[in-house]
Amino acid sequence: MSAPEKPLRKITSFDVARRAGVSRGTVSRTFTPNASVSPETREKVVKAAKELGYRVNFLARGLINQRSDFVGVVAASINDPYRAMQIEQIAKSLVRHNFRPILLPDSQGENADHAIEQLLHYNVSGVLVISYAPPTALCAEFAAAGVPIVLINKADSIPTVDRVVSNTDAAGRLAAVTLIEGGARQLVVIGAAAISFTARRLQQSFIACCHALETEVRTFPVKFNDYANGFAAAATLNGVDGAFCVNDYMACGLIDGLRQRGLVVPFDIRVIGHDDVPQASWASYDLTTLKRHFDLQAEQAIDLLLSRMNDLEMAERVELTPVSLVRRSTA
Amino acid sequence: MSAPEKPLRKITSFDVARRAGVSRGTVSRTFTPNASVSPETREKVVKAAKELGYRVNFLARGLINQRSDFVGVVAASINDPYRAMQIEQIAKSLVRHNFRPILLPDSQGENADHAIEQLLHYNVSGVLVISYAPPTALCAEFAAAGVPIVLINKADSIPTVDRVVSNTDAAGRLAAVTLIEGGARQLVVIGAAAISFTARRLQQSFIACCHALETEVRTFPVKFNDYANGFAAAATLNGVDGAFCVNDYMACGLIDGLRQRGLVVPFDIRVIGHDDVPQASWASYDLTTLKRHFDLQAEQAIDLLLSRMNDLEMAERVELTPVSLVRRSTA
DNA sequence: CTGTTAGCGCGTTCAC
DNA sequence: GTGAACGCGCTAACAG
Repeated sequence: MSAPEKPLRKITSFDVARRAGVSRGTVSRTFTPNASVSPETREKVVKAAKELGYRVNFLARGLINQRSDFVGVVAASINDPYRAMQIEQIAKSLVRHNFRPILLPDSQGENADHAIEQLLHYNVSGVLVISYAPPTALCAEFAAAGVPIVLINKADSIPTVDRVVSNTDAAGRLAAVTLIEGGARQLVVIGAAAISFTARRLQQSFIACCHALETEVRTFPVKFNDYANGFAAAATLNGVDGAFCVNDYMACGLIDGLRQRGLVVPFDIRVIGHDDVPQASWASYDLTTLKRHFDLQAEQAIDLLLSRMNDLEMAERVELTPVSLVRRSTA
Repeated sequence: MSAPEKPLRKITSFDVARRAGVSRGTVSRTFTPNASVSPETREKVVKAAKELGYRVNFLARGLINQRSDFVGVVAASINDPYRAMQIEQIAKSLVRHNFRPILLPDSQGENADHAIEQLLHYNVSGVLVISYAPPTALCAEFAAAGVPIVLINKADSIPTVDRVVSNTDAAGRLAAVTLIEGGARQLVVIGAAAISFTARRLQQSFIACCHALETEVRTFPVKFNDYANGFAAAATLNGVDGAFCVNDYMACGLIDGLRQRGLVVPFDIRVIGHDDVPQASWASYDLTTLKRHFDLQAEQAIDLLLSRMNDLEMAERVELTPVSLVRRSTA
């Protein structure tokens, strides 16, 4: 009634400038990293801003800079414990670096492509792909737009697309050595090599190491690397005394399946997993496993992102994330 | 060398307009929901846009509309299976509604407040808070900015802040009835009522129902609702034949702990959980539990968001998410 | 239904 | 170090 002006008008840098008795440019510089403002004026501006409740509009900033501080995070089946761990670490690292993770939870396939493409509408600073291998055409599109993509634990090499991969060579070797040292002589590796890059690589290095140590080994292919397939595998597994599961989730299933058959882990058969998810340390499993350092991997991914932002033409890089053995009671 | 003009200039609506032989306004209308363009011109514009590889800049759009299509999602300990399920469903629902979830993974406390406040810099459409109760001052700030907040499974009622909560009354009652029908006479409810709203409410309704059915019941307070505390609880639990754990994670720990003591579930003691996380269906546990419908809850949350966007002054609403009993072998 | 005009809020040249 | 101008890419309101 009394006020003709709108009560909820947005506070802009102009308002702050007026109140602080300076120009808009000065206000802008005060809130821009790499500024150059005299301490006194800066203080005046900050004070005025606080009194008015001013906040920089990052949308406008992104418009100017041709780059926002968003980073796309593409991930499917967050449900899986290790996937959840990955995402949490990645999100935390991004926020720590003052990026904002925009989460794209996608079922595989066409939808994912579409969702990823959407990111170009927001001038994102980059994309982290966890659970899906985008087609090269799409990668090229991002490269053309100057938006770096980092693939996490993915297979194929794509020009100007950096990757960070878990050290599967070391993991496979450690698994084999640990089982053999524990007394196993007839080994098996269980995993869906067909659908998972990590599984495939783990299997390869595990087998290679077994051969080098002159130990018998065979593969047990499954459809998915999950609890159910591990459980089912136990039913038809014979003549082995040491099993390497390419993830803990599946190892838990295997152990439960073996128990149902009356077999005792690790006496009848030793089991080793991969990931070190929380369940691995549960009393019911107490699973010996290869720990993946997701916190470290997240930092590596962001480092790659940052360095490529500085040099778009850089040759593609592959960063290796270390794994470490966690000795528990199953091997 | 040959081209003086920059090769990578961004395609703008102006370029599309020129190529299609129309004005910028027309191009804009073509890509704006609730447009009004003649089919023919629309086709021309779309064609030109496709040829040029044009994409609307959503940052600029957000600048105009005073509102972006981002929605903040605040969540701690994504690690927990049920938290992960929640987040996945929420993110999927948001994307389905054409929002972009920006994920704030935060440790409790001051940091969280700061992180949430950051959202105001992006003109977000709303905020979904899963794992943290923001102070009223902060809520007021968002209300003043016209940004709706929806709290998920949180306690305190705050003016103009909507909430969606799991139907804990039904869950507690179902738990009690199921245990008693199964033959239990000495009940216990295990949970960290002090730190979790859901746990507190479940405990209350469980006890109330026991009283109504004239069955003995007591509480077993723990520090956190996790596996370790469930496991530890088993060691000092005596004289009970039915236990309700406020989440499955803890129920798994309890079962493992009981087994270690040589007790047999469900004969010596019946156990019922809450959430229905994937582990609950594992053979090793086969846990009877109350299923939370996260998919539904996510939709409810977004509905609240949308309706409040239409009417900021609306009285606060509380939406109830149903739970359902999943009968397995532990009760 | 279409073209035109006027901002949205800010960063970054320039002169001074 | 500071202020004035211009432009980032787009949508909304109006005139035709």
